[in-house]
Amino acid sequence: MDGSPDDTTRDRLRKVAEELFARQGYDATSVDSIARAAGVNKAMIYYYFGSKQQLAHDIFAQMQEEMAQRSAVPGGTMRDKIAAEIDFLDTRKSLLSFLLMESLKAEDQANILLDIAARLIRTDLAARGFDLPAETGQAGAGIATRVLVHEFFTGVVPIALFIALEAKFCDHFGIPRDEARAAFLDAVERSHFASHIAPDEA
Amino acid sequence: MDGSPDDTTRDRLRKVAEELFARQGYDATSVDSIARAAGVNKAMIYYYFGSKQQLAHDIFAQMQEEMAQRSAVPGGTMRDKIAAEIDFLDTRKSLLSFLLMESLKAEDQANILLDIAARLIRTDLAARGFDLPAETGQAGAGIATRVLVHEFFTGVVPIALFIALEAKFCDHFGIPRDEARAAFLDAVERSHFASHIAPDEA
DNA sequence: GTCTATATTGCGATAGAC
DNA sequence: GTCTATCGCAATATAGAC
Repeated sequence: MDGSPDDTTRDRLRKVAEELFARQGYDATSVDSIARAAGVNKAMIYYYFGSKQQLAHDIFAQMQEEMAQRSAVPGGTMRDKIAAEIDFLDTRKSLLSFLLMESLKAEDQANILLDIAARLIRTDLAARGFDLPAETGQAGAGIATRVLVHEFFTGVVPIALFIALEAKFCDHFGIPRDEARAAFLDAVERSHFASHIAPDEA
Repeated sequence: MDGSPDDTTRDRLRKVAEELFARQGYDATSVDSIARAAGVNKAMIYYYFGSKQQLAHDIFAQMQEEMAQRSAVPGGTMRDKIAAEIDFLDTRKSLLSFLLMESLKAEDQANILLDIAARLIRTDLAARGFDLPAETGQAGAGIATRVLVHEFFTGVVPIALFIALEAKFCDHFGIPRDEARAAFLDAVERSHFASHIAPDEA
């Protein structure tokens, strides 16, 4: 019910599941391995969550709730805001990787990634004087579509993938973490933020 | 040996495997289902590829080869170029989705996505008078790192994810395809291209 | 080259003792 | 609330006939 990261078996299971799902993907992670990593028997997963699917749903639901409760951080420069956002998302890295992987499957119906992103964007835009219409369907065409596409693909997507791929990226190209992060902030500042669509634009 | 899309059993297996992997992910796709979709017995997969893993490797190797042979399209505006790139990648959508999913797994060692992206970026930069140093390690710090990070996270990543998520994005928000695509081209033009780091910049 | 049949293992899930 | 034991099934992979 509450979101406290207790050391109860239930919370430990959720936590290690999140990590293993992020590392290996949902399907490659066995219920047994999750239980073992949590130091309990796999029967506990069925006791607490009912099924492997439900465990995953539970993890996503927790993320959605967590995101919904995060309000836009007021004050500071654009760069400070985005740096703070990255720092926060970094603590939720496993969750994010898992979400991205699952959202890329063409099969799934409900797309939680788009759901969460839409909420984030709407909150952010509201702070900037915008009002993105409609809940899910009908972006209202014209301006709304352009803003939504812009915010999602040049804002949310680069940030999400930076979090998810930073380690691999730095390893692969032999770049120190802090340097990559500074370069990324520069890049987002120069590209995405510099091109924010103003409310008065057609 | 050659890349001709013949209707041999081998090619048909590769093709349907690519699609199923993209739709369900690697682990959720059974060897049996691939064979069935190709209209043959699953023993054929072992006959031609040796294992499921090898089949996946084969698919990735084909992609790498294909990408390596693509040269930068000369002429036209930035927008035309990127539109052409999107059109091409759209025909390789399954491959791309599969690649993204697998590259997000924190487990994997060799990251083919970064490999392919580095090659793409290097080709593109060369055409613009840049010279990105080193093959894999050591980006040379400073300017090279900044350019690499910029090109990858605000160029390659948005384009790749637009291809992979376009359908879901449009469905989810009730946006027509052509409208989303036009908006995306606008967004990339305004953000990424408008912020290209010039060779003379520190 | 293609199939059938089968070996073998590992998985998700449940029953029931404690 | 936690465990052991087990069921049933689906998965990868192989052997061998045609």
